[in-house]
Order: sequence, then structure tokens, then C-alpha cells
Amino acid sequence: MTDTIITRFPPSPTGYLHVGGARTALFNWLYARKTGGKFILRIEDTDILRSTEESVRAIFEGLEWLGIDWDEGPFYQTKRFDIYKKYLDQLLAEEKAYCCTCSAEEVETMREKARAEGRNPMYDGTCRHKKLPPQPGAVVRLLTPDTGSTRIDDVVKGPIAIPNTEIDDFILCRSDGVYTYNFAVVIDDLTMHISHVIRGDDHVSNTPKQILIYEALNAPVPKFGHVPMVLGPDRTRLSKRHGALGVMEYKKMGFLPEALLNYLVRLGWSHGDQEFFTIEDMKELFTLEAIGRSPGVFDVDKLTALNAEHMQKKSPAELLPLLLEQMTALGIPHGPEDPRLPAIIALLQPRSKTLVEMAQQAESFFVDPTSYCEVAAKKNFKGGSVDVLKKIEEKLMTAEEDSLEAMEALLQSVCDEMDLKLGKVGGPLRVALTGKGQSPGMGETLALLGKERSLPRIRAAIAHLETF
RNA sequence: GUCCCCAUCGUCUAGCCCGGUCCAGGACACCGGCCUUUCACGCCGGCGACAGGGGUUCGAAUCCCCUUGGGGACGCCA
Repeated sequence: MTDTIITRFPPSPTGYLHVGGARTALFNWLYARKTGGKFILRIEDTDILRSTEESVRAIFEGLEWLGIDWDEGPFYQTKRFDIYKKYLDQLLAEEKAYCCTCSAEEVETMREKARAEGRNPMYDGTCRHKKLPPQPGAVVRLLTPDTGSTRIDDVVKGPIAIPNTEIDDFILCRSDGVYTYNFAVVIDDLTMHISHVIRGDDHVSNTPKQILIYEALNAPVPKFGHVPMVLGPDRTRLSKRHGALGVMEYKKMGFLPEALLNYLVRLGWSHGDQEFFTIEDMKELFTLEAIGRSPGVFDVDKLTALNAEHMQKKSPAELLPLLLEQMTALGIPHGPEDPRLPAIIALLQPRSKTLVEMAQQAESFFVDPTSYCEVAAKKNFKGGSVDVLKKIEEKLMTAEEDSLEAMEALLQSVCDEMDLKLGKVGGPLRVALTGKGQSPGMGETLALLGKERSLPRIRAAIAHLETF
């Protein structure tokens, strides 16, 4: 009826938003944005037992964090039963679906039998021609063809054909009156005018069933695109046992949403050799044709590298609120609006792969070291270190300003006067000031710490060395 | 077991559709080196793959077949 592109993301609220789901959401979203189409959010909560309100909130939270917004919805399938009923009645009236009173146990026996005979386990059609009237406890099944095959013209995988003998008369409506996934999706996609169904590979075997429903309804079939799964390091489908999967876990680990998105879009899709994509790049360049056909292994190292790159490309002002949030989450004290923050961030940007790393390194600028890193102290606190620190203390005390230039000049003069290389001066100072073996340059550190904070730390180190 | 899908460096991938320009390119990781007051960043270099076998062809990573391997699905879950 219209040629605008309409995609959708239909999570089932049985858990948080995981990276696999986020990726399919991303692909659908990007395709809609790229083509100026619409992106719909639909909550598939027909599994009454497992669907929870909490999961719905978790999914919203994840999408919001990622910046994936939707144009319509969220629609809830459990609120659309009247619509499903209308279509089901039509199918029943046209005898394209029928009632079945076989028990779950009976069906299970049929499946075992089929398996034993080397066939695909499925329902054998016992109630097919019984013309049973609707009754409590009965399920409604689709009357599927016994011959021929059903074709999918998959936009990412190409043509796929499944023999109809492999498809049984599956259930459209359960005995408790709740519609099944396969039926609800079709009716929703149909009534929402979804043009492209982009979803995980794991749905390919559902697709012919769904196509059969469209055909029974004489309805137009949308385009399907099945994207390969995301695998864990052991090359099986990514799942809880592979570690942190909830999208919000990645936030906790200090990843930027755009970095996660960048990583996810590249996992299974490519645009030549380009690795770095901003959200805008993705919206502009994404195509269904460039989605790969083979599954990919999720690699945190690569995500981390991409995250580092995104962090470097952001401005300190953009990073500021994110860093403060992270520091708070980690319990690292920070001045609410410390004017030094932008400068600290700029210094830490090239040496932080995640916000967590940045927060941990930023700690030195707000909290005095409570102990000295053992290896760093061993390497840098040795004979002569006290003298170096005393010299620095002396000069710092009389310093008129603590600008970067002044601090670097101060350090240089210490070297000159004591006839030492910069390394001999920077080493002990670094441990004194930060307690660590690594930090930004000493000139910068001194300048940002300022005289007032630096002096006590240096004195503490001197005291430590003298009593030791 | 049955059906479907997939197959380029350890990983993500370019190239494949429209065979030659590919003794296969990029990125992550790893290993060296340079830079350097430490750690990073940056730069330079290295390691490293067309699963195997048959065809087709003057010529195949690219086309066809088989084998093997991997993934997925077989629910009154989605």
C-alpha cells in the first residue's frame, strides 16, 4: 500500500537487552533511518509466564542508553488479542486452520515416533479433518500444505527453500486462548505494514511457517533478512555463560554507547575497510546488501580498541559528565565542578581505553595516595630519592605560580642543579605524587595537582623514605 | 536424527555476484623498533588465511560438485 520502509524491533520481555538483540535493533533502526522510513518497537509478551514488567523496563533502558529511538510503539501483543482473534476466525471460517484436541503428551509421542523413523519430529495431523468445533482446551492449528516447498527470498542470505513436508500443522492459538509467537508476529507485521523483517538467523526456520500464514490470509509477504548470529569465543551462540551480555553491563564496564554500536555494526556488516563509524556515518552508510552471511565471534578486545578510539575523538566537555558518573559509580571522590576536570580528561584521553580506566587514573588528582605501589616504589625510591624530593619541595615552596610552564622549568632546574637526567627526577616524584608507576607527565601532573596538593604528598613521601 | 544456513590470518573483515590487476588488502590481538621523565598516544616493521578434494577454464579465493568442519532450527518459547 505504500513503499516507505518500515522496520521493527520486537523483543520478548524475558530478560535484559543483550548484545545480540541490540545488534538486530541497530540494523533495523539504521535501515529505517538510512531510508527515511519508520522504526517500530513492539513488545512480544505472549509468553505470559516469562514476560515481566521489569524486563520491559530493562529493554527500554538499554535502547535509551544506546540512543536507539523508535517512531511508533511500544505496542504490546497482549493488548492486541482482539485483532488476532479476527484473523484467526477468518482462517477457521475458511478452513485454513482447525481445532485440535490432541494433548501435549500425545503430540510428544508423535514426535518421538517421527524421530525414531528418521524424520523431522512434528505433529502428525490427527485432528486435521475432524472438523472439531471450537472448545475449551483445544488449540488451533494451521492447515499446512503437504507438498511443494516454501521459498524465502532473503535479502541477506539469498533464496532459501524449505520442503513443506518439514513443516507441520503448527499452533496458532494455545488451549488457553493465548496466541503463539508465529501467529502474533504475522498479524502484527501485517497490520503494522512492516516492509522489512530483519532478524536473527535463528528465525529462518520460522519464516516459512509465517509465510504460510500470510498466504493463507492472502496477504502480502514482507521482505525478510536474516542476519547471522553472534557467537561466543567457543563459537556457539552467545549466551549468559559467555559472560556479561546485558547492554547495561557494557556501560558499567566503561564503554561508550557509540563504541558498542560501532563494534556491533561492524560485526557482520562492512563498508570496505572502514572500521570507525560515528552514529551519523552508520545512518548514512548502512545497507542490507553489505551484511555478511556467516556468524561472527564477539571480541571484547576489539570493542575495547574501538572504545579507546571513540574516547579519543570526543571532546573533554562531552566526556565530562560521563566520567563523573563513572567516578561516582566507582566510589571515587571528585569535586562536583572542579575546574581542572577538562584538562585532566584531555591528559587521560590517550591513555584510557574505557571510562573505568579514565576514572581510575583520575583518582590521583583528587585523592592522596594511601600507599605506594610496591614495584614502582622499589624501582624509584632508592638512594638519593629523598634528596631529589627535598629539592623539589624546596623549589615548589617558593614557586610563585604552578602553571605547566613553571612546573616544567622547575623540574628542569632540579635536573640541572643536581646533574640528573629527567628520569631520575620524574621517577621518585611520580611515586610520591600518585603512588603509582605510571601517570601523565610530571609537569602536567604537578600543574594540575597544584602546589597545595603536591607539597603534602611530597612531604609524606619524604617522611616515608626517612622512616623506612 | 531431520531440515536450513555458513566456510579468507587466532578474531572481525575486504576481495567473490561481473574469474586474470591477489605469491590475497585492512583492523583487533601478538611480537619487534622508533619517539620518550614513566605509562599511554603516535609512527615504522614483523607474524599470520583463501578448510580438503574433484571439476569448468589458457587462468579460480572468485563458477559447479563432493567431503569435512561450524552454526541454527525442529515447543501449547520467542
